[in-house]
Amino acid sequence: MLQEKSLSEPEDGFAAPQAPGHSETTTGSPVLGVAGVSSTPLNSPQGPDPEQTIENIKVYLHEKELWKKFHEAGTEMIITKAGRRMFPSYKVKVTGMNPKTKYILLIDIVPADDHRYKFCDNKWMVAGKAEPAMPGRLYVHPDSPATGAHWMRQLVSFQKLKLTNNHLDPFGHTHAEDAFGLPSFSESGNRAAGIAVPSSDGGTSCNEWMNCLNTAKGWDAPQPLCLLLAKKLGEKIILNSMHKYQPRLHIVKADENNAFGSKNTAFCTHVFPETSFISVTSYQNHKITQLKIENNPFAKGFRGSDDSDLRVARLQSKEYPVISKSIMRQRLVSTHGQLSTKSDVNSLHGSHQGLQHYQYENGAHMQFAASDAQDLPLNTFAAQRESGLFYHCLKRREGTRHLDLPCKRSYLDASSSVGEEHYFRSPPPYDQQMLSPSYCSDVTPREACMYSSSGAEIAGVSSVEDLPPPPPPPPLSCNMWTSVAPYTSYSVQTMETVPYQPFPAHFTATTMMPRLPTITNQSSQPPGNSPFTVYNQLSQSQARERVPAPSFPRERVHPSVCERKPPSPHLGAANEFLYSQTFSLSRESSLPYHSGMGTVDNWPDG
DNA sequence: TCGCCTCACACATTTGAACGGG
DNA sequence: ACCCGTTCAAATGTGTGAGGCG
Repeated sequence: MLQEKSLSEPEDGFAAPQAPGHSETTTGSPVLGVAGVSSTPLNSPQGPDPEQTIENIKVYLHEKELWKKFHEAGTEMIITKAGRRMFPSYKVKVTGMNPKTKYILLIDIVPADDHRYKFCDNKWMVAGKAEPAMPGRLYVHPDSPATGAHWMRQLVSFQKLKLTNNHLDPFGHTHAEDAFGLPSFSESGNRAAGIAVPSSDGGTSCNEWMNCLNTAKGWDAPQPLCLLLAKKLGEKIILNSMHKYQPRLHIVKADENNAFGSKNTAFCTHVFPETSFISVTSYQNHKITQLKIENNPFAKGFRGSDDSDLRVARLQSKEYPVISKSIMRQRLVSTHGQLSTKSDVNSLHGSHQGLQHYQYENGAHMQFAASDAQDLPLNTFAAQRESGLFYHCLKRREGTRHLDLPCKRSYLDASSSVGEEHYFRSPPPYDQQMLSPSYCSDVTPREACMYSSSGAEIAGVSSVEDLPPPPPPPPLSCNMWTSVAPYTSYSVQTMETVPYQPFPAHFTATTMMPRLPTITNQSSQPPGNSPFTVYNQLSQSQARERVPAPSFPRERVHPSVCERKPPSPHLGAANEFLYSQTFSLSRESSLPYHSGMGTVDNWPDG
C-alpha cells in the first residue's frame, strides 16, 4: 500500500517559508519580456489574501539530496519507446499558496543546451550540435486544477511522468493529421493563418509552439492549432537521446471560473538545477546505474544478495558468483578514471546557482541571484566519493572479502547504507553525513521511493546544509560533464549573478534562440517595457540556507496528489492556457534555475 | 568496428480485486 | 450492509544483455 502522508499534520515543516525576496543579491534588473503577459494586479479575483500571491509560493524539491547525488555523478534518464519513468521522480512540496485558490501544476522538460553528448572516457563530452527539438509536451498533474490547500496538503508527485524517444508517440505527433485527424500545421499553413512558424529544422519545440500561439494575437490562432496543442498533453514527454534537459515546474493560477486564460491568470516557474539530466537509451555512467539500483525499489532485483549471487551463479552454471559486465566495467573505468581522467569537479557541480524569476503584474520586476551556497560542498563530496571509490577498489584487491564473497557483493550490498558507504566511500568521510535517511538508511524500499516525505528526509537536507565544510578533498574529482563548456545565459543579468554554471540548464542566446521564431510583440519591445515583468527570487535552496530548514514530519500522502486520479476534465481548457503560458515562459525561463511568475492579459476571457 | 538503439527477459514493486472477519 | 484488513494475481516498473542497425 502507499505510504500516505498525514493530511492532518498541522506542522509540515514548511510553516516558515523563507523570504526569498530579502536577498541581498538583488540585481533589480528586468530580464526578459514575453509576449502576452500583463502587469495587472494579480491578487484580485482569486486571492482574497493579498499576502498569498504567486510570489509567495515556495516549492521544495523532494529528496533533494538524492537528486544531488545523481547530479554529482551526472544524472542520466532512460528513455524508451514505451516511455520510462524518471528516477528520482520529480516530487515537490509546495507552500505559500492561497488555500482556496485553484492552481494547475505542470512540468515541461526543456533542452539545457544546444549540444549532443557522448559518453567517452568515463565522461560526457560534447558530440555535436543538438538534434531538432522534439514536439513540445507538457505533463500536467492529474489533480489539476486543485486548490492551494490540496497542493499544499502533501507532496506533489510527478512520478508517473514518462520520457520517450518515440517521435511517433500518439501524443507526440508534430503533424496534427497524424495524431488527431486535424489539418496539418505546415509552415505555409501557419503562415497563412498568421502564425509565426517554428524553424524548419524538422522539429517543433515547446518554445516554438508557444511562440506560435503568442504571436497569433492571443488566441486568435486557429482553433485546431489550440486544440492540437491542448491534446498534445500526455503522460510522456518526447526527448532526444544523448541530450541534456532541464525539467521545469510551472504553477498556474486558475481564475474565478475554474478556467484558465483570464486576464489575471498568474503563473510561476521553478527550476531545480539538480534535476537536470542527460537522456540515454542505456546507461552510460555506471555510477548512475548503481545509484538507480540502490535507490529505486523496482531495481531491487539487481541489488542482489548472497542468495541471488548463488542463484545467478547457478544460472550461469558456475560455482562462483558472477560479476556483471557492467560492474566490471564500472570498476575498471572508475579506477582508470581516477588515475587518468581527472577533471575539475568544480566545473561540474561546484555551485548550483539558482535564480527564481518572479513576474508580477504590477509592472515591477526583481531579480535575485541565488548562489546556492549549500551546494558548495558538493565538489568535495564528489571528489571524496571518487576517491573513496578508488580507495575501495584498491582496498578490495588486497582485502580478504573478495576471497570469500562475490565480487559483486560490495556493490550489491550497496542496497544498505553500509554497503553503499562501503563501496563508494571506504573511509567514512564527511560525505557519509550527506546521506539522506530516505535512501541511505534502512528504510524500506517503498519508503525510499514512494511518498516518503518523511521528516528525516528533508531534515537530512537541512542537516547537511548546516554541516561544516568538509575537509579538503584529495586532488581527485568527478570527471563528469567536464567537457561541457560553460554557457552564456539567456539573460545578461542572470549570468552576472551566476558566475559559473557547472551543469547549465539554459539556452544560450546565440545557440538556442535563433531557432525561435521572430515574435512581433516581444521582439519589438525593449526589455524594460516588456509586459512580462520578472522577479528573480532566491532559489529555494539558497533561501533554505538562511533560515532553519524545513522538516517533514511523517505524514500521509493523499493519493490524489500522487497521481491516482484521472486527468481533470477541466484540463481541456486549461491546457490551452498552459501551453500558451508555459511556452511564453519558455522564452524567458530558458534561463536556468529560475522561478518565473507572470500574468497574461491577452487571453480571451473564458 | 563502433556507437546507439530495441527488445525480451527475470525480478521486484505496485495496484486493485476478492475474500473473510468483525 | 458496511468497514477493515489480508491475500493473491495481474499489471507495471526496473536494469541487463544480446542482437540489430547505420
